[in-house]
Amino acid sequence: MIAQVIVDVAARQTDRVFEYHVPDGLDADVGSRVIVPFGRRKVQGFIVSLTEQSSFAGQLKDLLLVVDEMPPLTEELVELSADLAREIFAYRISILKTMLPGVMRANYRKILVPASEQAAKLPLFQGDEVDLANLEEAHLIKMVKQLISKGEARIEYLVENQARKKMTAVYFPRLKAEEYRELLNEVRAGASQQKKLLSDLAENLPAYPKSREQLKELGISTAALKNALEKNWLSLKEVEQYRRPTKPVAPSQPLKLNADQAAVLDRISQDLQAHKSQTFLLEGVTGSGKTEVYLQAISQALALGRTALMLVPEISLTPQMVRQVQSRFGQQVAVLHSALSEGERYDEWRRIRRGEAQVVVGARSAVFAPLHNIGLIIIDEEHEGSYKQDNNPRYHARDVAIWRSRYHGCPLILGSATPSLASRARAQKGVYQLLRLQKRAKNQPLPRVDLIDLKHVQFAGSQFDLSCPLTEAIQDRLAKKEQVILLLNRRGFANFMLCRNCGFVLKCPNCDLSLTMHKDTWTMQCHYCGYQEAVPEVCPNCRDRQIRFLGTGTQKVQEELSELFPQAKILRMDVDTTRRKGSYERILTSFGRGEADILLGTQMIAKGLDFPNVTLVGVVNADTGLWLPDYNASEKTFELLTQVAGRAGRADKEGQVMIQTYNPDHYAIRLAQKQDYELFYAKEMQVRHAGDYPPYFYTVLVSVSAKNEQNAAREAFKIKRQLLSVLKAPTIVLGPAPATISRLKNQYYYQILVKYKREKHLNELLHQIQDQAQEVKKYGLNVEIDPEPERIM
DNA sequence: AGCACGCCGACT
DNA sequence: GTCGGCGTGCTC
Repeated sequence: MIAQVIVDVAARQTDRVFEYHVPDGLDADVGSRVIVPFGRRKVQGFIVSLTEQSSFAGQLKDLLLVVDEMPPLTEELVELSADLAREIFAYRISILKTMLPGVMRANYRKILVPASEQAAKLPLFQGDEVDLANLEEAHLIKMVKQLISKGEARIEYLVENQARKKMTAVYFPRLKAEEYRELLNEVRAGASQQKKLLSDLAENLPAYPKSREQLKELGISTAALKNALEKNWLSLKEVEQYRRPTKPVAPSQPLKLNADQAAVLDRISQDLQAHKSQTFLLEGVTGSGKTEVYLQAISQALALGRTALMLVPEISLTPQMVRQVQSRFGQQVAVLHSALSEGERYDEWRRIRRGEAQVVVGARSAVFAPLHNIGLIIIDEEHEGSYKQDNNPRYHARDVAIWRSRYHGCPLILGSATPSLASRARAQKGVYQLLRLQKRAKNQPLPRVDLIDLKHVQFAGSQFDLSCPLTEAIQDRLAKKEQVILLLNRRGFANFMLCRNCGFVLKCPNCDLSLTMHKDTWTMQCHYCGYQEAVPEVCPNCRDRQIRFLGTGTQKVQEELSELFPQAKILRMDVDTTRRKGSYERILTSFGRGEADILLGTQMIAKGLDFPNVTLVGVVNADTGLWLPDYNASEKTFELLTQVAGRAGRADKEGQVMIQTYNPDHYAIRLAQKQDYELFYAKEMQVRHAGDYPPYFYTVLVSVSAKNEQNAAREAFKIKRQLLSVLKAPTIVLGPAPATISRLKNQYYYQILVKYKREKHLNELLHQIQDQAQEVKKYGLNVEIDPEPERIM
């Protein structure tokens, strides 16, 4: 038997199978994680197929070890990895590694071992093993080299498995319930602990085996247990114990659906029953009851003996959310997200792999959960940018979900109040099936949304951050002991030019996108086409001198708030205050308990939070994201404002939303005020059409980086020429232009954007460029290819 | 990637 | 003469 193995060496030349002979007695299968000899060393690898006939001319080496008792990868995942690698220009091994929990990544070590008894007596070998990676002293390095060349020592290559199982001691019963009952009569009267133990055994025998902790909770001491072991009432065994990230929760019953919800569920149910792979776009305003539809659809999948996968953005994977799913499906649920420890993640993952969990809730990478027989996939808040991984391998969870939906013949639900334009457009074309939930489930009215035009308003504090109307409204809520959420839109921290007098924003004449100020060169630059001009001193529109380069921070606003409301308690939530594990949750619970009056934060407070006492939501600066040099700036702004507006007045109290903006007439802001997604969609599609942007065009971003700016630029131009030699209209090749952060960690970035409708040879051409990238890497040039980038900055 | 081989200049 | 710098090529 011959195994075809993808080895753990991420490089162009090794991005293919290597064949190994499977020695007798080794239980190797497709998907197995194995250790193989590779050149002089040993590496980890994954078997992607088994054959009888080798295509390799040389002598095959033997597999050394099969690491896990059960292959970690299913055949489906092995197949998926091949397709995905091709699509997103990633090495297959990188994809296989991202499919698995982090602890399955191998740890490589090189140690020196003596080759003779003589050598073993050297002082060098007397302490711990000699790890060659930690060898620093020059004389020791020299000595080691001599030993090796004289044949007195050799290097041993180790591949270590980091996966650890947690073992725990549990007590098994050795007798029958009646026998324990009889024993209960025999023990002497004073032996209270023994009595407790025996009566528990007699009455709750099916609940056994029990752990030491469980028995201690019953008031049975270690001494009493020792005694029970000696008397052969119990036996002790070490068994594996799962590290569970969540506590059991009280079960919940399905809610009664309204007519809209029932119709949607019914439509999904049809394809679920029919084993049909169909993508649904479920468009439903905040509070329309999407979650209940998800839960009941999952129930149906389970009833058919199938499994379900539900993805949510990391940020909304709050304990409340997880609890909701768990209260419906209990122990069948496995949870996968970044707040888990490595051990917890490994154990949750193994529960899935072993078929012990049938429902998976998780963030982006959970899309690779090793479920069998998937009956339903759900992506909630499908418009969220976090579903696309922004470093290698740059996969989009939605694309992976579509692939898996085809593989399993199951429905995929994309749910959102503000679907991404790409998804909404596909629904328009009939690629996805559009389903709508237009009413709020409990028939609450949408909150009132007011726009505050910052061009014609008095500011309350010393800074130009908080207007009088907003501060008055805050004052009012503070007096009523109600709570306030303030959102500071940090997206778009890049400095753009804004006129305080007329609201004018300096834009690129070719691209209709805002220019970004570069302090180093004192120029305004376009990051799409490379256009640049000098930083203006007066507003090019109205000649006013009151021009500003925007960018504000939560700290600054917090200071201003405490200045205006010295008596108010303010909680700040941003990357700085949530860096530590669990702090996100801590801040939210504290606010939920009413320990603060105002919650001030960035994007992260806009999602999925539900605080009944919040009656005012203020947006400090709606515009910052609007003039970002990205074609989807309006879409992201609309999304954010609509989501945040949904945070006000979710219970019985009426809510109000105040949005401060310099651009009250901009369609993204106006339509967010009206909460009119459909109109926004129509308008934005026109804009995208006029600008040849997605979803009318597909995009690929090729970025080149180097320590030396000229080298990066030169290579970028070379790649552009190469692209132009093959690609023809209507394909558009823009750039190279310096990236928004043109220098990052001393690397200069240049990027080329390819916009295309249909290009048969593009994939092949990009693979060629990727191959060349490996060659030019030695000159310090890095080339990266990002299909359908989320951000082009 | 990482390891060896091989070629060249620099030194005890 | 040998040590160590980096370019080149290979890994089943």
